[in-house]
Amino acid sequence: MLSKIKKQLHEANYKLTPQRESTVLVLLENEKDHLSAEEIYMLVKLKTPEIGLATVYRTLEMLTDLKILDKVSFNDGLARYDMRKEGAKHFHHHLLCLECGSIEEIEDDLLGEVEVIVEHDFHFKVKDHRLTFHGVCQKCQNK
Amino acid sequence: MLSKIKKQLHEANYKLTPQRESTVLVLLENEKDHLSAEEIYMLVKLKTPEIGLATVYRTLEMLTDLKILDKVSFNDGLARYDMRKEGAKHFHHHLLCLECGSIEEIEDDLLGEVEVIVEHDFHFKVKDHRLTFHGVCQKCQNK
DNA sequence: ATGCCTGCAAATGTTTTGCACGCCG
DNA sequence: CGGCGTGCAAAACATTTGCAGGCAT
Repeated sequence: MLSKIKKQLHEANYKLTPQRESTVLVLLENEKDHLSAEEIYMLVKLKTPEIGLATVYRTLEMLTDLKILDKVSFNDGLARYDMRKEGAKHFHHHLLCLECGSIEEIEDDLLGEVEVIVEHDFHFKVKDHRLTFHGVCQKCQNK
Repeated sequence: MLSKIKKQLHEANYKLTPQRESTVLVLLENEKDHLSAEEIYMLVKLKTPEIGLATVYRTLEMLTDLKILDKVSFNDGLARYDMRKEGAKHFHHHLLCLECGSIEEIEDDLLGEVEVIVEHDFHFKVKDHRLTFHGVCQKCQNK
C-alpha cells in the first residue's frame, strides 16, 4: 500500500520525504474518517513534530493531483480528504446522517446503469461521480 | 414564482424587504447558473446598490433554511446556490465538465431504484441526495 | 418603544503564497 | 552549485459576527 504510493511519487518525480511519508501513513491509518487538513496536520504532528501546516496542504494537493486522494466536501465549509480505493473503478458513495453528522462509506457500484443513461441521453462522457445520500442512519432511527 | 416565495417568507415570519426581493429575483433570473454569494452580490448591487454582502449571505442562509435554495459545492472552494425546482421530489443532478468547467443540470429521476437498495441494504432512511457526474461535455468532446 | 433588518467593519477560519534556509545529488 | 522541499509568517479569500442605526408597526 505504502510502497505502491512511494512508487507513484517517484514516477512523478516527487521525493518521499519524512513529512510526506508521515502524512500518507496518517491517511492510510484513518482511511474511513474523511479528515480535514487541520485534523491531518494534528495527527501528523504526533509522529513528526517538525512539520508545518503548509506542508500538509502541499502534500494533500500533490496526492490529489496524483489521484491517490480525493478532495470532498460535505457542505460544512471545509475540504476533507478521502483515499481512493485501489482497484476501485469508481469513487465510492457516502451516506451522510443529518442528525448525528456521521458519514458512512458504501462501495457497491450503484450507478452502472445510470451512467449508461447519462452517456446516451445527454452525450456526456462520464469519468467519475460524486454521490452522497442525505438521510438518517440506523442508529439515529432507533432513537 | 416570486409570489409563492413571498408567501413562504411570510409564513415563516420573515419580511420581504427590498434587499431580499432583489436577491430572490437575481436567483430566479439566473436559475441555471450556480452562482456564488459574491456573484449574487454583484448582480443584486446593480438593481439595489444599497446592499451589503453580509445581507446577501444572511438572505441566502434564510432561503436555504426554508428549503427554497440548496447550497452546493463543486470542490472549487466556495459555496454555490441552486434554486429548488418547484414540485421536484428530489434534488436534481449535475454534469460537471472537467475541461471547460460548465455545469449542466439534469432533472430525470435516476436514483429511484438506487435509493430502494440503499434503504434496504444499509438501513439508511434517505431524505435527499447529491449526485454530480464528472466527465466531458458534448461540446468538448467535439473539439 | 419594540423588534426585525440593515450596512459597515472587524473578526474568524481555511487555504495559499513569499521567502529564506537546509539538504542532497 | 542548483533545485526541490520545508517551516514560518503573512497574505488572500470566503464567510460570520458585533454593533449602532433605521424603519415599520
